[in-house]
Amino acid sequence: MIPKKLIKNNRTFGKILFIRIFAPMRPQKINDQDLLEGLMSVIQSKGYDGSSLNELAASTGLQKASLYHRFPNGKKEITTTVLVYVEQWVEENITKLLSDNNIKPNVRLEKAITNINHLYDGGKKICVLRALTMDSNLELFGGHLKNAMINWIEGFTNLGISFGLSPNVAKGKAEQTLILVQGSLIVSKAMSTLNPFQETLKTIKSMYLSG
Amino acid sequence: MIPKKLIKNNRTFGKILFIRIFAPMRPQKINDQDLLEGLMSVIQSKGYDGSSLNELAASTGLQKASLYHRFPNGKKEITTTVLVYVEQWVEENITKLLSDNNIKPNVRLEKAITNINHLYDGGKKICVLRALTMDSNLELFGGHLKNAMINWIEGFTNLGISFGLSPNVAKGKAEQTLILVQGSLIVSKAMSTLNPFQETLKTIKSMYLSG
DNA sequence: GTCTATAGCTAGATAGAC
DNA sequence: GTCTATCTAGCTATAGAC
Repeated sequence: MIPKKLIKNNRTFGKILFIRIFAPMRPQKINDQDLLEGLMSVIQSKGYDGSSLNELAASTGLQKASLYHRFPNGKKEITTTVLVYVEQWVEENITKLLSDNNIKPNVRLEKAITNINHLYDGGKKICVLRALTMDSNLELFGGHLKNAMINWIEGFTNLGISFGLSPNVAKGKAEQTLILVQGSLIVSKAMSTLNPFQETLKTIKSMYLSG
Repeated sequence: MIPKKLIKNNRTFGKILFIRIFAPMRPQKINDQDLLEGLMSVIQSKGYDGSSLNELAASTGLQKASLYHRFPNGKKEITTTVLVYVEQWVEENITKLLSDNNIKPNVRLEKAITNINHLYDGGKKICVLRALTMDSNLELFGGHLKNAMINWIEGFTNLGISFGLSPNVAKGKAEQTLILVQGSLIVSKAMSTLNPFQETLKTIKSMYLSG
């Protein structure tokens, strides 16, 4: 006859097995996507040094320790993950879109501008890339920043080529779009008006449509 | 007869009086100008949140407590003082210079470009203004940032008018110069090449000389 | 997977000697 | 005016219960 103790143990074992393999110990309070967007909004407005784990946790509804469960390497991993997310966003919404020769160039441009406007919330949100360009942060995240910018430039270069520009001219123009967007976000922030950013989006359009 | 004690007291009093009024207790280790430039370089490369009082002190050769003697309100006062210094720099080297109708417009432009290049060390140094545009910093320093930018724009607007532009067109162009400089500094940093900044300085020149 | 509690440290800031 | 020593609060990160 099986002793009670063992039965209990077996039950417990079974339960643990079930939980570990088929379901989490406790339900996730927040999914990966929402988690990431909460974290990003904090880093975007406070920067890496300015964001504390308390704030990051608060923005997601989790406790600090829970954040460490999902990002074992802490703040650096959180930031890196956010940056990879941005990298993919650029790849998807700028690079691929602007390189898609199945769509008319002017339609691509229009869509990209809309995406950019959406990403920065009309100019209210500062660029994550920008929020991390302090010297000390560059050592940690420089690679990701560079990648995102390279992809941005690649996308707009392809757009320019589709508009009939030479590769060199197209690349120059592409770099201009990046400079203009980054610069206008700063000026918009500091002058507390969305105008510079909004005007810049129009400028970028006209750079391709009237050139 | 005067008791010894009183004489001694008088001597001490005299000494203190002399020291307090005619000379500092100890000689200053570093003058205001050098002090400020050391502090600025730290804030410029690390930002407000990223700069610690230990680093700030180290950059000046003083101890933390000595910094508090010279800036009783600590980090905020240090940063504000740096910002006022930058405000004055812009006022002097951009606004006044570009508004001086005794100098030929193209000479003013040339000099201003040289000054800007010098301020940012050819693109190596990030703009102090930029280093402080995080949301949380804006509450503290927003006014100074705005002033500096307004003065920048005023200077370039006057330059444009001297080149024969209408006030409105001149102002638009002036805003563009600010956006371009700020943006190109970011891109230069992130891409680890001074090229975008240097090219932008040339672009600004041509905006006035060939337009 | 989430939580409370806490370790270990560094931040900004102050007290008081010289 | 500068210094050493120290305070408290907040930080990043970890331990262990549920």
